[in-house]
Amino acid sequence: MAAPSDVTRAELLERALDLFAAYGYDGVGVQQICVAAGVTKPTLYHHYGSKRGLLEALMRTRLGALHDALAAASARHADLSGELAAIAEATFAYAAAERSLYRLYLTLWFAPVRSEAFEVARDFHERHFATIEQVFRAAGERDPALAGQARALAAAFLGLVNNHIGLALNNYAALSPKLARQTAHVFLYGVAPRPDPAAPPRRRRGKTLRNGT
Amino acid sequence: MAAPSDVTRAELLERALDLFAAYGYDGVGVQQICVAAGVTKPTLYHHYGSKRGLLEALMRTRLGALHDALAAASARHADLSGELAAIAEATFAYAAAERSLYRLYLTLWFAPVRSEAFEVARDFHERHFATIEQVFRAAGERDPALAGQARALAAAFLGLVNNHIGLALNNYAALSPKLARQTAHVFLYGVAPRPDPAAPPRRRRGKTLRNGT
DNA sequence: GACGAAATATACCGATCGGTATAGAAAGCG
DNA sequence: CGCTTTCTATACCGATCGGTATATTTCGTC
Repeated sequence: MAAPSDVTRAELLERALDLFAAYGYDGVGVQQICVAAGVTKPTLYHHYGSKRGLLEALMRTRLGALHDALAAASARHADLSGELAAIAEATFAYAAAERSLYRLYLTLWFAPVRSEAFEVARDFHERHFATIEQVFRAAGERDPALAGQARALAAAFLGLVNNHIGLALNNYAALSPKLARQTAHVFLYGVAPRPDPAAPPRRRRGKTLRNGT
Repeated sequence: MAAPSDVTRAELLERALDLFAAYGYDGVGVQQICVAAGVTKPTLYHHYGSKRGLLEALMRTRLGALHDALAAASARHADLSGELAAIAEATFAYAAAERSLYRLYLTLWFAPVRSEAFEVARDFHERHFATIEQVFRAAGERDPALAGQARALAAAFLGLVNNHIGLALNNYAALSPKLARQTAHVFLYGVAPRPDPAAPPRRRRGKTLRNGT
């Protein structure tokens, strides 16, 4: 059951998350968080020890779901296309469900290397990246053409996915399973208009689309 | 000629840039910048008015070269592939020449929306984005299959380019004209090993990402 | 050399920073 | 009840925050 202190703890996390996501870790003071949560500073320090500890607890308790979803999505498909689509979809779903947290997570991805917040997030980012990299390492074993580039491929794919999420968080787009599939497709086959190899053949034989050769 | 005060101004900008890039705008105090530059606070405030003014001056005086290079790169090509390659190459060259500034610029791209530093950088980002978007709008007029997606395409391409730069700034890769061409190619045709429709037919031997020409 | 403007320093402002010593209130338990 | 443990508040710490009033130096120009 939820003891009152549990409510306090959760409230502190929630308010800290919203403030961090909006103003940045360095842009928010502990006092500000306490006021938003309706408690005083010793309470915060009793539960989380420090401002840094608060951020750590935030990520530890809520990013597990993302990593689990990614691990599940990357374990079920034999073909790279479906695997990437599933990963993109799982990431999109998580980001849509945890908008503030993912916004914070994204800002920290590119945060200054020596900043405290970046240091805290580094482990989570590395675990995230390693999961995706593993997908491409496995793909490299199946397809020699992709071998040896797992890091670069993972970075590019993750960049593409996070880019879409960044746009969606600013309401330039909506995250949907369809967009996830498109994202994976664009990554594999590009944005140039070409016949989709996964679609039913459209009687296009030997003719290229739009180059005047 | 360089008056002593010009040296002071330049030194302040340079030291502020290094500190901002490493620790983040909010993570650096004006006092810290002054010590690094060997001056005292009234000097900084005499020349730049405020901490924010310092950041604005930094971007105003040094991002013009990037925007000029992008405008030049996007005005010379008729085909999208060459245009994108030129843009990527110009961006890579700028980032390589201005590592600290581009690092700062990148962190601010994804910075929390309500942070002061993000507000300062917003105009520059929007101008940058508009330049790229214009390229895809023009491409959409030439190729109906690309019409109406200029925003999304620009965002994806910019994400891909910046992703490579981010990796390079952390020494995971080196920025080269060849990588720029690869980046444009990946964006258009994806990473999947498939024959390149724009290239003369040839026997593929597993080299996928390397196609630069 | 006189003089006014530009540039720099000394010393200080109130506010806020992250963090804490101490003690009272609440809750579980015999 | 009494005792212990957990939780929370009052009040405070030194340090640093961004910024400034004032005085002094430097410098180009006449």
